[in-house]
Amino acid sequence: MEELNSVNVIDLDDFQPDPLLKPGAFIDPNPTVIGTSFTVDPVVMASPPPISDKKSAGPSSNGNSKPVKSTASPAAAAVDADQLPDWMPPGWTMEHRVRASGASAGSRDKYYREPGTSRKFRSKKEVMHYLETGTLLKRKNIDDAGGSPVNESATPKRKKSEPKVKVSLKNFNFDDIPAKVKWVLTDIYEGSWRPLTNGVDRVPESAKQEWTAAYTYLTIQNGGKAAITAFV
Amino acid sequence: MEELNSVNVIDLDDFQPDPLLKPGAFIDPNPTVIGTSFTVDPVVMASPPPISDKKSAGPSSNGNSKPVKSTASPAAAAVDADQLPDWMPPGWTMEHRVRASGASAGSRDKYYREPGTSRKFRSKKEVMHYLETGTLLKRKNIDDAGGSPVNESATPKRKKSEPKVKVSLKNFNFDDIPAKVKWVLTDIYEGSWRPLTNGVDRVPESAKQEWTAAYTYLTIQNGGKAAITAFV
DNA sequence: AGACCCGGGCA
DNA sequence: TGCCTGGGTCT
Repeated sequence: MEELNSVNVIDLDDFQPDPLLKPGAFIDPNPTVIGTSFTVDPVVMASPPPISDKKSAGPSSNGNSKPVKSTASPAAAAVDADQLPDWMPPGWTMEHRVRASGASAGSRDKYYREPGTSRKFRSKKEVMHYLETGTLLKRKNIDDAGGSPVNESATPKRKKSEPKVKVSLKNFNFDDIPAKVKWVLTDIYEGSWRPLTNGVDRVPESAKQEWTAAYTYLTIQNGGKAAITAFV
Repeated sequence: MEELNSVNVIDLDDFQPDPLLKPGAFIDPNPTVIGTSFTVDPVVMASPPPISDKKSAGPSSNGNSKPVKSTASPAAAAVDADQLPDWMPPGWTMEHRVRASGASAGSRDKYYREPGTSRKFRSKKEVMHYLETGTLLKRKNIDDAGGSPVNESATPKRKKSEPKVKVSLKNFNFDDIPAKVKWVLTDIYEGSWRPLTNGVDRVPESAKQEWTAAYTYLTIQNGGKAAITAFV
């Protein structure tokens, strides 16, 4: 018999907590802004309810009300939160950038930014890979072994189409986390989400990162933000 | 002396101001500059000073003053014409760009733009090479090695289009141009210079590009703007 | 044609 | 290191 528990299926070899997070890059020493919290039960995710187009995230005006970044930037423009693609994790931001020169001037590029770290990605694929593995998808192949003069035409230009979603959250132990995790929007500007357990108001950084990875992973598995709605 | 009114004679409808400039590009409506016309005698270029690969005219421009424009930082700021480096040809524009993301956010980059085509260059070296040869300095030779005549219909690869307008001075007939050419600043946005012959108020686009190339080339030969001053 | 994605180049 | 545009490919 097979355990159809999808949770157990997920197992990842080497989940790196966050090789990219430099020491000192603490989250946000600003305990003031908190809003839009909700509770997430990791177990429940087996059957999420249907998706509903409803926006929460209504920041209660707590004095520090920053309406919108009205910086009418000619070249770059942040996309409104309600227009983000569904696959984007909450808190992430997307911005359009208009090319200012060259033959392709006028065309727009999308850039995705991770909250908190300001890490920038150039494609959905990069974001996905980062969320799933925690590693950046970089570094070109520089294996220049023997000087074989004949270069085969098998140039790995681009794979035909391989929309496989590789998951490597194997390291995450889904049985060893609190039953309920509260995700709190900590950063009003970036919209960073932090997990909080019921009783513990502070979560170790290492665990937090893993939970975050798992959370975003689950979010993706369920088709983006829909997962969040399901857990509310 | 002719009046600035002669500028109006130019058939701007036929003249594509800038096919590359798409809507959305920042434009600085400054209705001041039209004019600034001067006469150039092409014969003068018979004896241009020797070219200097290295920085030719740099003796007096060591002032590396950086007047930091404390604007709202719209990510790109055009540099005033009187602050351009000496080696830049007239009509070209330089702009500062502020990096908006990453660890190096805040640092500035210089970009040089050719009038008319809006081609952008990222270094003085690129500009020089383009002005001298008419070709872009980019692009390695990635010619496909094997000339295997495979069936193209099977794999409908997209043909590489070549929308670029490459003007080479090698084809420029220096004997077949009018004795005098008047260069008029037509585009207040980009600062484009257009050539006008004595009697003809309109110049074919093809010829215009060649002349422009020759003009800028000569300008470079003379070490930048100094040439202009000589011709005025 | 436009979106997506990535290599490469320059600072 | 990060930004930027060229250009291929897919939609």
